[in-house]
Amino acid sequence: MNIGEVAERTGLPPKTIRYYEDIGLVKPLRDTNGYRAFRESEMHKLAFLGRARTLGFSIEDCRNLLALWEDSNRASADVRAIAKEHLAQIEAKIRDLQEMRDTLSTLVRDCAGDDRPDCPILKSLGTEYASERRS
Amino acid sequence: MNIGEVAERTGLPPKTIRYYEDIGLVKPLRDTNGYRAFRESEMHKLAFLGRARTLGFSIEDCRNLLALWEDSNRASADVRAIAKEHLAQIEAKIRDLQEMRDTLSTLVRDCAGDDRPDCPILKSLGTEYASERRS
DNA sequence: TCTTGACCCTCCAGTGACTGGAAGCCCCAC
DNA sequence: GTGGGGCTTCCAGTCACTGGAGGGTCAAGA
Repeated sequence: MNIGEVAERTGLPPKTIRYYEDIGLVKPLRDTNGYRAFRESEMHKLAFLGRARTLGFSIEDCRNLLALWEDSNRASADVRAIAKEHLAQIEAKIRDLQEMRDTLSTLVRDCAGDDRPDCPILKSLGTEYASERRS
Repeated sequence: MNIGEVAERTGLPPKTIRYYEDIGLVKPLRDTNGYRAFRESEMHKLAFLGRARTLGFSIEDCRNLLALWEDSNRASADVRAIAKEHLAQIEAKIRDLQEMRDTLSTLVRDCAGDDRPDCPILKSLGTEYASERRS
């Protein structure tokens, strides 16, 4: 299987697949012409990686998850620990973004958005918050 | 005002302040010894930038917001447009993350997390979703 | 006066996970 | 044999910093 077909079947761009080889996530064979020759198993690994990345796992997490996937003696606790940690990070990120959203949506709501210069958004950005300069 | 004091008063690391000068966001004067000499106005700009970055605005957005802040003839509509666009991106990101969180938390919940290899997380990552390979 | 330590300077490289582009083979159909 | 698409490698760029090396400057204390 050439890289193009793998790309189509996994949904990953060829560039990304080459990159994953570069960093040692997959090790395709080579045809005599130098083209990468993917076996089914490599393709499945790439599909696995694509799905793990979709769930936001880092490349290093992916590397570890892939190793566990290939290890029939794994403990599901190890997998779960990685996922749980990642989940916690996602939840933290969501909270950060929600805070930004809440602040921003208030500011946007209160801004007239006309041709006058008066603007609560700039006013807020230009003003020290009460929470600053403490501690 | 030396960079250290500005760092303390704005909460931005010195490295970041130097970087902001590099990319033209601030233009501090220089003492004869080569040290950066910040005026109050520069410090306020940096504080503004710090708050805009806290709200997740990109550096380019910050550059534009700063220009509007300094422009007494601005139209608040221009500020609002930037903020609204950014808000939309944040909301999209939140939705993405919530989807990840929902999938992940289900998988984590269903995983025994013991010393056996059986694991719904890996199973899910290793399996084509029904939504894949369509269209 | 000398030393120490905190501060400041510049420049370069690295981060994560790709992505774009240049330059150049390879293969197949016409 | 020619054209076009696919494949190769390698280099540079993205974003917003961050770390570190190597070295100058300043003020307080011995």
